[in-house]
Amino acid sequence: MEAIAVIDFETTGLSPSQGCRATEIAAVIWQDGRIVERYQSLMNPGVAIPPFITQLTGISNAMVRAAPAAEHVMREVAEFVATRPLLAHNASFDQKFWRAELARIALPNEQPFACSMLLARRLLPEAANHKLGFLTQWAGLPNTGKAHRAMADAEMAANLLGYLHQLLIERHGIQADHALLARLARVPNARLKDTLHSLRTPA
DNA sequence: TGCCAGGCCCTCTTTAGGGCCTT
Repeated sequence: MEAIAVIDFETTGLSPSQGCRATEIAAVIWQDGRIVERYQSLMNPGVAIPPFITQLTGISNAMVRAAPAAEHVMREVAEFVATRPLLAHNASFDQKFWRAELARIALPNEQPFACSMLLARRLLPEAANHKLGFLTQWAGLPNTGKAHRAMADAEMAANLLGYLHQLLIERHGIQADHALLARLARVPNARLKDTLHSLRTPA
């Protein structure tokens, strides 16, 4: 399977359309079932971080004031990710910020995304919820550090990707690449069983 | 003026509403 870049943003809020900016990003390269490379950096967003966000993430205005500018960090992480396809937990959120932050510096931002949350909802319907931290504990995956910091969350999402990838192999006989993971995440639940059966890799 | 995300999914649905997830 080709390498996948798993990313996680910490931000000043929920949406770039509301003026929110990224404050931290982590990207890990997942290949052959394990993390093989890591990138992480705080960034100076140029806007204030609301107190609620500092309480949630531990990232303060003082911390990002001392960090490189968002533009610099986004250039670095784009170079790190290169042409690899991306995955995030609730990718609609990270994709918005990925596109908005790269658009600000006129870099290509249309990389394909897959979403571990949508995949988990389909493949792990028995889980009580599909929050990243809960699924990590529920599946017995490693504790990667403080939740709501970019590297810990990116590593959790990569570990969950590995768990789901292995589950597809063992339970459904499917060797999935990024494109197939992205496709499966969008199959209506009513058609999921038939789709999984049709994708079974011949023995 | 008042308000302010948005994509996905389920259902008491489709001429809609509300919960889940991310910060």
